[in-house]
Amino acid sequence: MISINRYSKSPIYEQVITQLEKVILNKEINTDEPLPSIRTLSQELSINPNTLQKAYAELERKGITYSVIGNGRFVSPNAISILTTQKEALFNEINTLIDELLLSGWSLKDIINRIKNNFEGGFPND
Amino acid sequence: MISINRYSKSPIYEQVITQLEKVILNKEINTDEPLPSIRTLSQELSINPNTLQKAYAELERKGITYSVIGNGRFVSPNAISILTTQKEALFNEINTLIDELLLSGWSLKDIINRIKNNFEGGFPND
Amino acid sequence: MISINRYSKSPIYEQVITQLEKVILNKEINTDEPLPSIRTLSQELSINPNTLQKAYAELERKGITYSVIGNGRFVSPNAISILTTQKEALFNEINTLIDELLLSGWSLKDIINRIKNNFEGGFPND
Amino acid sequence: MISINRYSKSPIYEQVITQLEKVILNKEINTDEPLPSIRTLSQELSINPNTLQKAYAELERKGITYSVIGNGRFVSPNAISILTTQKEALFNEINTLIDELLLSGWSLKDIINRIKNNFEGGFPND
DNA sequence: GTGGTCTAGACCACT
DNA sequence: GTGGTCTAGACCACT
Repeated sequence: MISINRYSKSPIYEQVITQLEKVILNKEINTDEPLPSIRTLSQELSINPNTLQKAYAELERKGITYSVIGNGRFVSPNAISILTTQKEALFNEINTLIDELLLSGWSLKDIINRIKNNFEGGFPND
Repeated sequence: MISINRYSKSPIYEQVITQLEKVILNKEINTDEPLPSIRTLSQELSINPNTLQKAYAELERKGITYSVIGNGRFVSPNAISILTTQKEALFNEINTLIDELLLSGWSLKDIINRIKNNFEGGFPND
Repeated sequence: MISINRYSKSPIYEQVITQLEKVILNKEINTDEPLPSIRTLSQELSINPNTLQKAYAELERKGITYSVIGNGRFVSPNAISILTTQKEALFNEINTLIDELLLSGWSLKDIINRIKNNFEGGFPND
Repeated sequence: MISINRYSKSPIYEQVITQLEKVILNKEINTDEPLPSIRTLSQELSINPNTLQKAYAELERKGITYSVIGNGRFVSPNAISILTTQKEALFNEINTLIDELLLSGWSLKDIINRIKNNFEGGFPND
């Protein structure tokens, strides 16, 4: 369900957050269904429970999950909506930046070509 | 050389900055050549000299121009390099945001299609 | 500047957050001035650096501070505004709850008397 | 016994619930005594029987009333106790919020003054 | 069993 | 020196 890249530049807890969000968006875990427990998942991934706790706390802070002490952690009813909004915000930021490039004389075609060159044929962030 | 859109959401002095930067990048004014004087350009564009002063001060702060008291304002030798670096920074920000979308399961093709749809057929930011 | 109550029901990191917010609101540390470093303050208060890191990370997430790696942590320019907004939100919640009591027949006077009785002559939360 | 404000922000069925709860707390209808029938009350208040049905169903769900098929709806023996507990919960929430304000440096006196100012001289929520 | 907090201590990147 | 991340392991409250 989740795989950690220990050589990645992005910290383990962020990898966990991103991947669990993907799992939830793909409805592999549905509303009010439990996430794997901290102890179980930390053993499975061979990472420290504290690292996982940090990732889980962030999902909770965002409202994507809720926890019941003594029972476990569950997907919030509005998790999908929160995650979708989050993605829209990313696109808005991208559009604002592209606007600036357009105003300074770049064409949309050239901008997209630069983006494509940057991502095709490499894993820039890992 | 420059045109002001009085209905745009972005302030006039920013429009002036963006367009003068474009003029310099396009080498319509070369290194050590003078920019139009504040008095001349403010009359030409029918804008307040103070607004133009604000734009020119920002270009100077960035190191894109330099001024000689009693003589005018000129394009810096390293103006092109500064402007290019500035554009690179924009692309870096865009790439970071696209990275996040890729990590959350979007394909590069889908991301580019959403961007294209957003910009083709309108001027979303004005 | 800060004092920890180890017998309080509220966790240490929350006590630190609340008290640093108070310090910032009182302008004992001003905009762009540094907070005590994690190592220094953790020794001074005899708490673990990780506990303090958790408190500091929350202040950063709220936008109240910003950190420069290798240099320290500083009060954000808009810290006061964020903290004030935060307090307004608390009053809004209180008002909504009091509305419900008013609708169910309580008088404002009785409600305030109950609140007073609750807080005068005791430290209910410690 | 009950009056509906059609210009209030809160929905009609909630107004009915709140006011019937008040009626019960004030012992205008005692334990095991009948509430007005849906048909009668809906005509009296000129509201849709379905709206009233929704309010009555909620009172039943909370255990404040019980219904005898073919006979009507009656006040539960433990209605007063349920309603009192419900009010206590509101006070607990208010107290928790006030605790946060006290911890951040507000005095109880100032908090109460802000509350008073908010409610005296207007009906802020209607 | 579950999650939440805290300590002790290591190592990294950055100035 | 600074902050950021991670491990190992303890103890608590709650079911």
